[in-house]
Amino acid sequence: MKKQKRKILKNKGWNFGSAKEFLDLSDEESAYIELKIKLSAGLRKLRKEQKLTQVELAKIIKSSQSRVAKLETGDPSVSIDLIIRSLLALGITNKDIARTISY
Amino acid sequence: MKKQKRKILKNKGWNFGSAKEFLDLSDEESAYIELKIKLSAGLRKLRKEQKLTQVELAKIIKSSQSRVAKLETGDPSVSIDLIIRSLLALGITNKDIARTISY
DNA sequence: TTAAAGTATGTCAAATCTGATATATATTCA
DNA sequence: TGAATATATATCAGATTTGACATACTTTAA
Repeated sequence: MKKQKRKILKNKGWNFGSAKEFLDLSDEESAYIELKIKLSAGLRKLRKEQKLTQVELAKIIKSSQSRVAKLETGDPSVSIDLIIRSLLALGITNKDIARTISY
Repeated sequence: MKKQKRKILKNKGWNFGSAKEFLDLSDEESAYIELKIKLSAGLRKLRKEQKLTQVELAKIIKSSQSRVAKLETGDPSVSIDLIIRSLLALGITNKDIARTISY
């Protein structure tokens, strides 16, 4: 159920407002999704700042281009753990991660 | 290998300083472990503030006492995802999570 | 003390996440 | 245009994480 909701969310494009306005997510669910989206967006931003392609980032984190794409789009199949590991692999600090979460 | 290191770390008790001083962890590994420990400690703190036992928290997050214990000790078998979900289940905000990470 | 309540640790089957592959779609630029 | 490069999506076997259980250890309070 949750998984399906997230999928729908993603398919809608996310252009207008928060998850919660949109579907009947609990506070907890929407906070989790928004956190994930912030980290995902942070990863993409960082990768581009470092002028890397998804293929290059994949090599750095010992994964595949397709997984990087999923990391950056906040796909339901990726964990916050892996997003955070990827951010750290690009040299970000824990404080930077905190900033990413706070906006 | 990484797993084993974390296990050793945990067994040593963590009483003096950071992970990195201790064993030959990469910056990335030590940042990840320290992040996890901060979140774990935050969870324990929050649970105690709310005067809950591990059994009660387990019920709230639909898990078991033993897993809560592992969450709070930063056991290698728990993901940051689950720690974060638990924090959110106790009503913390994303900004609070950021603060937890930053100290 | 000791019993009760609380917490920690080990194990395991089931659930979830992962890298890899294939392939589709989008972007860039000559 | 169109072909090269970049990114997205689907699928799946193998790896990791999960809740649950059993049991051990620790703390509390009488």
